[in-house]
Amino acid sequence: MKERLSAQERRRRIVEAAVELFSRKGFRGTRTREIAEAADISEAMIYRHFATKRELYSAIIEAKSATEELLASAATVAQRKDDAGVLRAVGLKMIEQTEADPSLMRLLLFSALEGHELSDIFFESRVKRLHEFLSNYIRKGIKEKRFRSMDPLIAARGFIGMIVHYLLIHELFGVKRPPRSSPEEVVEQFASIFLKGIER
Amino acid sequence: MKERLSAQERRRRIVEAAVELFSRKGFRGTRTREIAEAADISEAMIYRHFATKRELYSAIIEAKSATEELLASAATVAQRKDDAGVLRAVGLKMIEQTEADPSLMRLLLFSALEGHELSDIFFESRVKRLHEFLSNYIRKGIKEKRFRSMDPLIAARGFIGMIVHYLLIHELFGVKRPPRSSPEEVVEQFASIFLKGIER
DNA sequence: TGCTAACAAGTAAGCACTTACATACTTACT
DNA sequence: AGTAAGTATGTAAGTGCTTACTTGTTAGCA
Repeated sequence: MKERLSAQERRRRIVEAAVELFSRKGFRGTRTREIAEAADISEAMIYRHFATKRELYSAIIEAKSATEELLASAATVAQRKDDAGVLRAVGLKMIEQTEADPSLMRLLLFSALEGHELSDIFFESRVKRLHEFLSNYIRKGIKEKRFRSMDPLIAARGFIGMIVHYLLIHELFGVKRPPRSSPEEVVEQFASIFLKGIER
Repeated sequence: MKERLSAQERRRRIVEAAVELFSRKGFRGTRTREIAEAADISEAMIYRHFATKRELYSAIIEAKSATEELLASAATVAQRKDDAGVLRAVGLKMIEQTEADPSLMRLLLFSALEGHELSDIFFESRVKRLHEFLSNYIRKGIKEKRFRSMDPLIAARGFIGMIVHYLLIHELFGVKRPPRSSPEEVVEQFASIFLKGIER
């Protein structure tokens, strides 16, 4: 018999293995057998901890929806009133996090495409709140006459879109980036274009 | 017995039914049975025209990779040397096409996520060539001193990213757009920010 | 009359989930 | 402190349904 773990720790390991597989192959593309093998247990153990494969998937989405790292760090930088700094920080953080662990982006896309019931919650916690944060920042800038008059939400989505698209191209479609275009330089260019574009 | 069609016409109908299903549910999520039902034939008929489900999928990707409408219309507008006009035209065309038929975008994403072998070809024909077109346009503008010095490919991807992200949000994640933000107005705002951002 | 489009009815493999049972750890009683 | 009972963790081996693909046969058209 295999090593005996606490229910909590075993559950954690199942989730860990499942995240990797679901993010790589999607819900439908992942076999419960594979999850069991990756977690080095029998399939029955999965079903002791989760009633169905779908419930395991939902637990993962809920867990991934709960973290707040990006927004927290963005809020810190925002206090400095350095527009270029805010854009650079948000952009870089998004890229750093996604490159360090692409599973979140893939899970988000898979869950939306596969029409999972919690896809909306996932989107709201990960994307919508980021839009709102940047939108509020831009709205303030408009009021304070640093930026010209425009729809702040659309503008915010525009900037986030530049970054997201960069991530899609490189992380999903596997485009290699030439040596001269590091994330820092790309974000710098996006921030520069965008900021010059919204300033008075 | 069912109506008798030419092999060509029957094949076309199978592909038509399969496109709808693959784009909605992905390769793994689509059953050959469903395709047969949607095309109103027996499963065996699919296998008379395509050796495997995968071959049918590949045929669809190849077909969808072959059309050139967007690039052709973009090239026409580009001759006018109206920068804002070019950006608006490219952006609007992307949105119009995707809203009229979201299957292409979904197929592109699904094929990349599911790791289909032809995903690269698909990406190059639909996305990379658009990047290159806009990149060349911007490069010329830089040479002609209308735009400031920058990496034209990164800039091009930035603008495309704004539009792609708009489409992702609305077509994939189902965000409703408020009545005042029509595609025209959104594209106008993106083009305005971007153009002001890259001009000298 | 021969060729090809068409189908009904398989078939073998795959899959999510279950069952019956074994083994380790915890607890409580003497 | 020793140990038996009870409980939680674990597995091996299914079970029945689904699914990609096949086979044997029929029927429309040149």
